[in-house]
Amino acid sequence: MSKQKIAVQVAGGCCAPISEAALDAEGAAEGAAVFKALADPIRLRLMSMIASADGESCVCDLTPPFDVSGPTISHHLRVLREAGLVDCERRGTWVYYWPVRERLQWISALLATPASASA
Amino acid sequence: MSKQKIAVQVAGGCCAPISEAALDAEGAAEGAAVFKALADPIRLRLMSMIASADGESCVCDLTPPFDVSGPTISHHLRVLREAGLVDCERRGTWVYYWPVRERLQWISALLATPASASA
DNA sequence: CTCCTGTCTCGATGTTCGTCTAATCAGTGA
DNA sequence: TCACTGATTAGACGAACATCGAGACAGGAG
Repeated sequence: MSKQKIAVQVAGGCCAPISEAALDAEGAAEGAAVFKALADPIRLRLMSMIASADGESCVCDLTPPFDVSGPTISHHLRVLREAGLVDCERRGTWVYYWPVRERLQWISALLATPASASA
Repeated sequence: MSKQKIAVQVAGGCCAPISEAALDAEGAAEGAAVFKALADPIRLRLMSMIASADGESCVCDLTPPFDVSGPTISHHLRVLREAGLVDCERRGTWVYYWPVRERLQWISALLATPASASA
């Protein structure tokens, strides 16, 4: 699959860090969608495995560490893909995933805050 | 309320950025809990309103911009509070919220990635 | 061509989440 | 003390989500 176009267009963000200006409804919806994709322990671990790997990750390596079925991992990878956080490609028998670092950078920057201020 | 101790102990994080090392199950659970708190458009907007305000924010100012009832806003603020992202205090008639910037910095750092690498 | 392995899609089920209304708690002022 | 305003809690309902098993699809090997 992977070559089907699922969402994933906007890699970079759309808004200033939340500490600088309040998000409008539209920006909040896009940001919340990305956070929702990371709001599951399994998906967050998958994301970290893919992001920390040097290059690409094979689904066959991503599945074993978890106590859930293959289809469930496949489902979670799909959610990450639809959020634009990872992308994938089939090569021969196996499917490989890699991180979309611009997207990660964007949400990271969205949460960045000026060290401290008030409280 | 606010003075009831709800979760909110760990302000700083526990793990290295996901791009440097894969999260273990425990770290993923804590991270996912924080992302879950931000995974709703209303909560993300609330968080950004509180974080971008200079100092504190009154609930009476946070409620009007949304099309949901007061109790619903109160519920969302509670979720943010339990995730350690904000804290609050009652002063007289009103309740004020402020951001926990260390917590924001932690998740921001968790997602930080070395500019680019593979793909 | 046929079988086998790896991965994804589909449909069903139990749980979690967001929202509401009604009721309760905290603080102010007469 | 009593009434009033601001905010939270409690309980209920519908929608969305995580998970599974079964089946479908893609690619490689005999």
